[in-house]
Amino acid sequence: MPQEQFDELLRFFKVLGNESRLKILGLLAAQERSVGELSELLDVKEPTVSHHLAAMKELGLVTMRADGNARLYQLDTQFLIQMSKDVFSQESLATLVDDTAVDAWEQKVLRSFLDGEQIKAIPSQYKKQRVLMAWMAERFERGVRYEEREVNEIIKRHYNDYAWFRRALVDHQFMARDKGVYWRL
Amino acid sequence: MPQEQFDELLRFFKVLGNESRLKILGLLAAQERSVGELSELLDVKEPTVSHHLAAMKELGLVTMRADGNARLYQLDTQFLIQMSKDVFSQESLATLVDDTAVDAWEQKVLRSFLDGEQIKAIPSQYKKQRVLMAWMAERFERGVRYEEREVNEIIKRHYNDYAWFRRALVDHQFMARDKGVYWRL
DNA sequence: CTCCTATTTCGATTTCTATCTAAATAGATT
DNA sequence: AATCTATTTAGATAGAAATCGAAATAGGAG
Repeated sequence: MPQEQFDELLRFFKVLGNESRLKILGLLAAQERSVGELSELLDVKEPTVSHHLAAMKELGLVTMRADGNARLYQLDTQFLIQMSKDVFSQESLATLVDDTAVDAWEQKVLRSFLDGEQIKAIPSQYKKQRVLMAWMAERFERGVRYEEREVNEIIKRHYNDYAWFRRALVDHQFMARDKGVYWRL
Repeated sequence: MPQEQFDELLRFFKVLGNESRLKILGLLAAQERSVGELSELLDVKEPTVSHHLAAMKELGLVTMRADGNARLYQLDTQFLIQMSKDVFSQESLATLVDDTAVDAWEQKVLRSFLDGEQIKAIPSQYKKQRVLMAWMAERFERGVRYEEREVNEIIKRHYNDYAWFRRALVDHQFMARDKGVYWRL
């Protein structure tokens, strides 16, 4: 999800995450209202209401039209409905946070424990170990069946203690073994 | 909408109206995560993440399970989906704010300008005038056709300047007129 | 039982946010 | 033009929320 979209969503929740503004939303859902009316209904001073309405307008949640001195605010129902659909769709949820955040961290881990293709050391933290294991798993092609001898050889190119690493890969389900034959999961 | 429900909705928006928590939502949408993982991914200290997760859990947005020392948090997708459906349905929108707030204000206006059934004075504010007009309109039965003479008579029971009030009722569409016959809208 | 690791609780600090009063603006009325 | 009315802008203040470091807690490993 692009930063821009994330920000709009965040602003949307921020705007509605306030008692006065949520009440305003409800009142405007019924009919358009002037600042003064809302002020009386909510028992909040005009400047405050005006302030809230500006935020809602900025977001696109309400529209405004002048009527004499009064400004009548109206809820943009379409906007709200569209928002709710967008927001809660499975896809948008899945991409709420850009993967780059995750990638960045994993890259950092790889950088600090890899010297080119060589593993310098095994991290003590489990979650960092997993990053290394995932990296090592990528050295194996999916759908290919490897003899234990081959597995050891491939691992040995990157890390000395191939036996430990081979077991780790199986234990943590990056690879599977059956009757001495291995394959990537 | 009952107060309780309004509060839950408000809390929902408050919880999601925070950058860190919205990011957490996104990360958990992809997979369950421990506090430490989230802390690193968000670049925010553990106590803060723990604090946010507590709020989300309190709301029912996430569930938690222990795994060794770690606590793995998982998004309750069902909760989120249900929330979005409930929240943005037309009905709930329409009843977001209890009508009692509106009624209370109108009652207040009526109390201050009515002495029993007698109108003491006409408010200068338009929105208050409308309350009086609505009240007066209720003195007429729907579906009944009134002669102008009858209209004047009924108004005069409550307010002296019947001509002004009669015109106001028509102008502001509480009543309609055709060829000297009136009826309530 | 002791140490280590992951998390939570506590308390303090800093940053936001809602709200108000007072003053400025602008449209309508006389 | 002068005045009135509704709203907005500006500036100040109080209250809430986010965040952190330090300390407490609790599970797992040696």
